[in-house]
Amino acid sequence: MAKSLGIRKNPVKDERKQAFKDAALKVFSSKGYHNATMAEIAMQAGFGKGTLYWYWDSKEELYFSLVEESHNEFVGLIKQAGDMGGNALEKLNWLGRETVDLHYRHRDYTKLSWKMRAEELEAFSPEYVEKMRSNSDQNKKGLEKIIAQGIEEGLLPSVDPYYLACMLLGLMEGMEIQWLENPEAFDLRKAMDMVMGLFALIRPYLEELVAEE
Amino acid sequence: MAKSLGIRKNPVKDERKQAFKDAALKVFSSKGYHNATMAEIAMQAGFGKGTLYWYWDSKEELYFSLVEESHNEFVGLIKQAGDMGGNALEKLNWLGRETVDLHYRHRDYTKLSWKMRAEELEAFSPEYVEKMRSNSDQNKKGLEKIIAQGIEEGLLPSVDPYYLACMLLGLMEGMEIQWLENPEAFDLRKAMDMVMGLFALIRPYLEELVAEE
DNA sequence: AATATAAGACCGACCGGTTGGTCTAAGATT
DNA sequence: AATCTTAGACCAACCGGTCGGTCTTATATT
Repeated sequence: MAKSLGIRKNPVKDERKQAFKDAALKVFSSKGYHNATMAEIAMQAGFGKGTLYWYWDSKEELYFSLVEESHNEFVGLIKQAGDMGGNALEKLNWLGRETVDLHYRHRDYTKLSWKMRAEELEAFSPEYVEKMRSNSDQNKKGLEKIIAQGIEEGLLPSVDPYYLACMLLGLMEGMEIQWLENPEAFDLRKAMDMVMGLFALIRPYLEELVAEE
Repeated sequence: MAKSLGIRKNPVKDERKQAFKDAALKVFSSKGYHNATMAEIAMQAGFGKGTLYWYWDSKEELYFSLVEESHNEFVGLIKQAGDMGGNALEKLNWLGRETVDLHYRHRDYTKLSWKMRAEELEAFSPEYVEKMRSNSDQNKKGLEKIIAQGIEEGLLPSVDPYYLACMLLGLMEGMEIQWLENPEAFDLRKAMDMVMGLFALIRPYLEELVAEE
């Protein structure tokens, strides 16, 4: 029986993992899941394919670790917005700006996430699919809550909060698409400013409207 | 010397082509381009793989014939909206309703089209990519024109028409995504009605606003 | 009407290339 | 020496596309 001489920790494990993640993000976000190859990711990171598999068990696992990371950031934003003080409109404003900032900071993540949405989920393991679904639900729930607050406060017209949440999310996502496809012509930040500007313009009237019903 | 016979009458070509298209739409829209196999499409149509290649030269060609068909319908709608009489808001209203109708009629096409948008275009032949790009531009131009008209008529706030077009298109597309992902919970028609309802609500104030500036 | 002919339609075994994942052995570290 | 890390040759599965060959049927000929 071999005696263990104590567990040797890989001193560069975290560092390597990050290197592979960076490489994978670059490749996945530019080529999508199916067109990306493990060999290319490994090469991009400056290592051999075997090494990549020493750190990750499968292409799928690597992919979803990135997707999850990306999603967690947005979940965090919605959570923060929900928890912060102020009325619903202040929350939404803050959330809008922070979201845009996030996308600008991590454009590759946004691209990856968006490609993932279009992938046929049936092609992936059920556990990952379930995670994605639950994440999406969580986001909608968080946004819905803020909207419900806004309606209660009389700042938003009293329509179905779930639908309004979907519509806002849809607007955001739709604009993201425009921005990803044509970043020179369509500036996401400017677009968000326009949306907020338009809303601010009609807000006083809206309050009046809500009040009189 | 053999004498050539005339062209065979009553060829089954068109019929078969359509059968393969139907099968391909089903498979592509549910699995996306990369996960779909030609063998499965052929089987779905009730023929062998060799026969499928008798009618289509490549997977790509088959795929884009569907994508193009789908896009053409929407291009047609925008064109019609632009050409019809009435003010910009009437046009937009009509376009919104017709677009939703279109999606309900051809859900598979919508799904296919949306998956296509996320595909890495570099993986396809340049000629197809160019077509897609030009199509998308055409749509935006058409919408932009209607919006410009609306601004001129004093029915819309005078913001950059291109941006407003992108935002409207984005809103539409974003809602489509919500609907595709969760058709039971999110009814696209209802959502569109809500959007229009909200807009109608603020319209009188908007006109007032536009006038006073 | 009966027959001959060739174009059209069909098929699935096969080929070539690709790629996710494995295995082994060399090198590094302790 | 024991263990950890790395590399890339290798394998098996998969898939787009091809090809030789067969069956079907409209048309021409008798």
